[in-house]
Amino acid sequence: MLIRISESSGKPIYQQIRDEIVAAIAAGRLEEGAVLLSARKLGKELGVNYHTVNNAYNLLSSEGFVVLDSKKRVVVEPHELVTDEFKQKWRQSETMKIREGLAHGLSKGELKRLFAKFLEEA
Amino acid sequence: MLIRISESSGKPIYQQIRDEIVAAIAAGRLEEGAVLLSARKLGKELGVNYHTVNNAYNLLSSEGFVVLDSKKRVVVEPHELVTDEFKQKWRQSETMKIREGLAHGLSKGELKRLFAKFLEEA
Amino acid sequence: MLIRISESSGKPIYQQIRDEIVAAIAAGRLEEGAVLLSARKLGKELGVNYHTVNNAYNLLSSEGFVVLDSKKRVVVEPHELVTDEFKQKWRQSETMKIREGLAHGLSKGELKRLFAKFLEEA
Amino acid sequence: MLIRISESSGKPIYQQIRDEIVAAIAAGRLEEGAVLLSARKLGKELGVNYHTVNNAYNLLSSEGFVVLDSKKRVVVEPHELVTDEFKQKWRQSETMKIREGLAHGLSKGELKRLFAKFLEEA
DNA sequence: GTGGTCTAGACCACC
DNA sequence: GTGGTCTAGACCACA
Repeated sequence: MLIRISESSGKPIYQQIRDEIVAAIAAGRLEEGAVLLSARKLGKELGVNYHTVNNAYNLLSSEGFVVLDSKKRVVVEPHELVTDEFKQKWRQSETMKIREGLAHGLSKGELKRLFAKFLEEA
Repeated sequence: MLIRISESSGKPIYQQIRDEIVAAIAAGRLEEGAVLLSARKLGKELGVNYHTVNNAYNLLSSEGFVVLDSKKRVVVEPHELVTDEFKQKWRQSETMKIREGLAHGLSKGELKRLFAKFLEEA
Repeated sequence: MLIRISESSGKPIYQQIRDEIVAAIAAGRLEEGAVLLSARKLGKELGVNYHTVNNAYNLLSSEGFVVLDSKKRVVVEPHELVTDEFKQKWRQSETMKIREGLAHGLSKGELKRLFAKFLEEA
Repeated sequence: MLIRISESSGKPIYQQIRDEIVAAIAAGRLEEGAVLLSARKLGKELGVNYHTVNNAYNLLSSEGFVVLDSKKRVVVEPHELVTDEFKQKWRQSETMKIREGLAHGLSKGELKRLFAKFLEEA
């Protein structure tokens, strides 16, 4: 599953797990319909409490990245659906990041260039 | 200063203050060398504890948006300096946001288009 | 028998089976005295463990929708009998649902109208 | 606050708390803008762990009955907003309840009458 | 074996 | 003092 937890990153563990799984979906390492490890198993693998993994799974579910099926398995969602809620949140955080760049003296052109670079690397 | 605090936004108050000031700098409403209200005054204006305002000011200072001068005044930093630390943070959060978009099925083209749109509006 | 199981509905499977059978009785597709498939057969048809089907059958029996006859067959109950227990449960859940509607700002008239609409469609 | 917890009801405690608060809002005992006790205080009052109360509060928040403001207080939501999601859930559970009544031999007229009665009492 | 729920104790960020 | 997060141990419903 290729998830790594960093003790010192400051990010809550459940966030890190969530982020890694989102990254895996984005990169195509987890395809639609893929079934994640059970919370208990992943917890054992990562050395964290299974409640923590569950937290991450529930978050992913509420964000629409996965669904929890009747057997409580966690399945990667067919992701053609982009909710308005997501777009709005995305907009807010992008806007804030752009403002930070501008406030630091970066020009709009530079910001665009940086974004394009990140996009290629993602 | 035109700072508005929202009780229900979920964001911590000190974050909101910090964000509004960054936005003001980005938009040019606060120019280099401008002096911010003292924490006590701004706190009174906004109806929040002055420790909270101080928190925001310290955050802004640590991010390089302002400097605390010898008289404890808070001065907007000449902002041609973009720290590597800032770039790195920016990169991290952008990368994560991009991954979220991809994981939701947005194409790179769409992401670029959305970013350009937000850039114009900021 | 026309029972469909949804993996992702969140409802336990035995509940889904129970609900579908209740719906069939309500719609007249299962008449008094009709004999249901054995738990094993229905389980095989639906691709679920027969214990799960048994669970549903026992629930239906305890609710008075079916009886388990001497040959262990499951027979649809002559349904003129409405137990007080059922009425009480019905009352409780209806009351809660009504309260939720009121708490969300729906008027009693609207609630009545909605109920009538659902009644026609059921 | 008039919340009573029953050990033997079978309902999870956090559900009971949630239900009681919804009932209080529906009955007008909790008006828009009212502030609930902190999770810790209510927990102490009811003799349950504060996490359990928090569960109830988060549930109420996700259902749109209350908002958690920036100071983490729990405030009763202005409830003119009825989400489609709520209506859909309401529809599903009503439909099922109606079917149960029909399967027990109750006529549509009787169901309507019962509903009206419950509505008056709520 | 799995997740849901509850309890409980700990540390931390925020106010 | 407050909730957020994490850990942990327990019981139960479900499959």
